[in-house]
Amino acid sequence: MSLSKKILKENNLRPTTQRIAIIEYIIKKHKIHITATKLITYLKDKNINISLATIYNNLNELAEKGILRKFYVNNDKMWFDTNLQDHYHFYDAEKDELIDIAKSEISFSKSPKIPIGKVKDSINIIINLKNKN
Amino acid sequence: MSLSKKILKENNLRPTTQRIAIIEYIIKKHKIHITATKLITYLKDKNINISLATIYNNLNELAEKGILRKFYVNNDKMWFDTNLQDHYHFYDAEKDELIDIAKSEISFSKSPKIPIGKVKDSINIIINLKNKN
DNA sequence: TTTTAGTTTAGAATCATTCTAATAATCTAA
DNA sequence: TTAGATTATTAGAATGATTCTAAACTAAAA
Repeated sequence: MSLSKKILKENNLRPTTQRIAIIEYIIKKHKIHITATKLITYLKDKNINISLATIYNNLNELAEKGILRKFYVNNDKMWFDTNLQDHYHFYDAEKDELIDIAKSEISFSKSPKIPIGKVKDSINIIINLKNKN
Repeated sequence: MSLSKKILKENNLRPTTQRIAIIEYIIKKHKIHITATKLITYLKDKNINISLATIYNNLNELAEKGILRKFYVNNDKMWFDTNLQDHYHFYDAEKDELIDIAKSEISFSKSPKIPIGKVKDSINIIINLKNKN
């Protein structure tokens, strides 16, 4: 059984053509930062028939299963990350690309007090980049 | 001349009824975190006639003039902040509300290396909150 | 005033995402 | 195997935030 099928089986997801193609993309291309649009463009180029709805269904499902992590950068779209460890991002607006910042690259010497009755859910750090000159 | 008119004049913006209403809202209500939808709802309640397009035009314009700061929280919408100082935010998803974190509340003891050819444009830190239980 | 330049507006357009409900594929139990 | 049950996929419609368009309006300047 292929690795893709194995991953799907382990997660109780039926190994459909579309799902296998998505998993292969994630594994083989070592794509760290995925967008629904980037993914469908790639698959269509490879002549794999898939609808946008299926892309979203599956990326969301993989995120729920903990295989991908879903997050947002500024406003424009939903990103999925294969890097599951706690980490942060640079965003290169010019290229519409993300670059990982390992958790160990940022340390806090002072953290803000959490409002009463609440707890921290997640921390989002995005360092927006622009061209030097 | 009213303060609102003065602010508009200083920024080369004609003092229209709609602009004055927006500025008054910002000043009088001490509203720190503004959303187009929150703003239009408030104004309509006060029987001030204004279209969504005008709200967006003006909030964007005020952001360009440096009177407001525009930013995004997760995906869902554009926020405008009257706090112009460098700072960060808590986001309370349950209430759809932001809470300021002064810059001095967070200190870094280690910062990541910026990719070659790029410079930092802005840093976005959002601490998502959930209810304690 | 009359002209010019800047504003507002309704509604259409856009874009990412989700929903719907019909069709298709996979799985399970006998 | 195969029928029936369950889960997936799909096209296209719906949604929601934002921007665009082009016409009507208002303020400022001459």
